[in-house]
This record gives sequence, C-alpha cells and structure tokens, in this order.
Amino acid sequence: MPELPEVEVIRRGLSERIIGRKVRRVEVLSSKNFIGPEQVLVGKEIIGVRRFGKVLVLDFSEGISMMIHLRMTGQIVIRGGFHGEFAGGHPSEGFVDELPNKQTRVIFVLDEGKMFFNDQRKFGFCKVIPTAEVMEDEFIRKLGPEPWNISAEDFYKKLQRHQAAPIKAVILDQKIIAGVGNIYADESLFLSGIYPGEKAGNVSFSEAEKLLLAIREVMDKSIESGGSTMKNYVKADGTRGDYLKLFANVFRREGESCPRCGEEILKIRIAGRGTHFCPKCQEKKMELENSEGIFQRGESGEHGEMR
DNA sequence: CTAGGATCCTGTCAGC
DNA sequence: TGCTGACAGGATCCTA
Repeated sequence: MPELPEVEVIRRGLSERIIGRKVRRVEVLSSKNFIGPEQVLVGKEIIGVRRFGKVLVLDFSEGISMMIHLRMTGQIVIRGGFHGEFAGGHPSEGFVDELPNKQTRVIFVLDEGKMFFNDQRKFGFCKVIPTAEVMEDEFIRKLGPEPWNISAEDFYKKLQRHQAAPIKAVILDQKIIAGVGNIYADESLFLSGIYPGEKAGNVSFSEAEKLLLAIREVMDKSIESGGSTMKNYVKADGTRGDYLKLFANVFRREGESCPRCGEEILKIRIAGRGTHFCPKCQEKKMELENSEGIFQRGESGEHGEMR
C-alpha cells in the first residue's frame, strides 16, 4: 500500500480540506470494505485527522471515529470541495477518473464536496468505532514506534530479538517499527548498505543505526516531495508519471545500474515480497562458522552521501 | 515465542 | 487472440 509517507501526505491533504465539513450521506458500495454502522456518521462534523503508522483516523463530533487502512491499493480522493481537489494513496486512474468508478468502495457525501475511498483489491477498509476506543484497537495497540520516535539502541535491541529472520522481514513488521512497507524497506536497506536477506542477528549496532537514519531520510524526502498524489501522477503531456522515479534508487529498477557503483540492480524474493538491491553495495555477510569468518568480512565500504 | 507460507481480491503482464 | 500463471507499495491466519 501506500506506506507511511503517502498516508501522511493524505492526512495533511485531508486536514486542509475536510475538517469542519459535515457528513450528509455515506454510500457503501462494497460492504466487505466497511466495518460498523455507517449511519452513525451522518450529521457528524469532521474535527480531526490523525495517523498511526499506515492507518488514518478521522475523528468526528460526538465521540465517533473512523479508521481507514488503505492496504495495498487503497486511495482517497476529494472532489468538489472549496479547498481544491485532492487525491493520494495508491497511484491509479482513480486519481483522475470521473468518480465513482469501478474501484470505488465507499462514497462520503459531505456538506460541501465528496470523499471517495477507492481500492482495486478490496484489502483496505473503513471501520467506525468510538473515539475512546481508537487506542485499544488491536492493530494500533501493537504498532511499534514511528521511525522518529525510537532510539538506535532500542531499534537494535528489537532487531536482535529476531536473529534468524531476514532483516527486511523484520523492518516490514509493523510491531517493530511503524510505517515501513516494501518500497521504503528496499530503499533504506540500499542507503544503509545492508543486504535485505541478511539475518537480523548479523546486523551490527552501527548498521542498525545507519538503517534507522536511512528509514527516516527516505520517508522525510518522500513526504516533502508530496508522496504519490494526482499532482505527480499525470505528466504535462498526459502520460502517466511514476513518482517513484523521483527518489527511488533501487525499487522497480532491476536491470538498471546502481546509482552509486554502476553494478546491475537485482530483484529477488525475500519474505514473500519482491526485493530490489545492489549486490555490490549490499553484500551478504560471510557465514560465521568459525572465528576466522570475522576477518573475512572486509571494511563495510566508505560510502559517502548518495541520492 | 518465532518463522514461513497461504490467503484475501482484482487487474495486468509475460509467455505460450 | 485466448489462456495460464506470476505477481502486486499489506497484514493476518495457520502451521511447524
């Protein structure tokens, strides 16, 4: 899905456009994607938009809230508001189509404008719950800290609890750290020079620290550039742009050459996910079968800044 | 407890 | 052209 940066961009976009708006009507086109009684939202005013990792929470008047999880292919589109149109989340034609379209699952008719929840694969959902119970939600309760709110020491300790698992699988686990998905996992592992399949138990403290800083860096950069929205979806000539190309070094760049060393970027499968990396910059460590192994691992390379 | 695989669903693309 | 299988910006459930 949309990962932390995309959801944060949506949170900001919605904050400017729907706070203060009232719900006139809710049309659930796919009941699978809506949990709870949608009618309780009718007449309520939207008073806040929060984010927890990849989850969005809209707060309404009278103590009602709604969680939105976009999962793989969800998107949120605002049309007809006084504060301009907006679309964010999974980039697809829904950003620009006339809505509702085939992928529209829920329509929120506001006192001014409409908000569409579109989702090709129907993995995402909206869930109405009392505001008081948001923090008790299973997913939110178990969610790890935001990347900016954990120390390198604590991050390292958490990684060490999963000795045998590939480091990529560990950082994708939302209980370890919130918000990392497939794109930012690959990108941050590239920036920190760690092989995605490396056993977490083999990741040193200094590598864990580099990795944490890299996660923050790629996410900050993506949020600043506006994530994936309709603005960067359609190029001037009408063709579809790929916002990933704006910042991704390795994601979906298999076959291209590494921007740092020129080696060919490979794509493999780790933790059931497509994984992109540079075999030279992200070298797999030697198996330490005996103490000599320690000396076979040369310097980790003096790489400076990269973009 | 951890780790890995199947699973939910629709759509697209490569290969035959 | 039509069919088939693999895969996809996620997370959960099931099994070992």
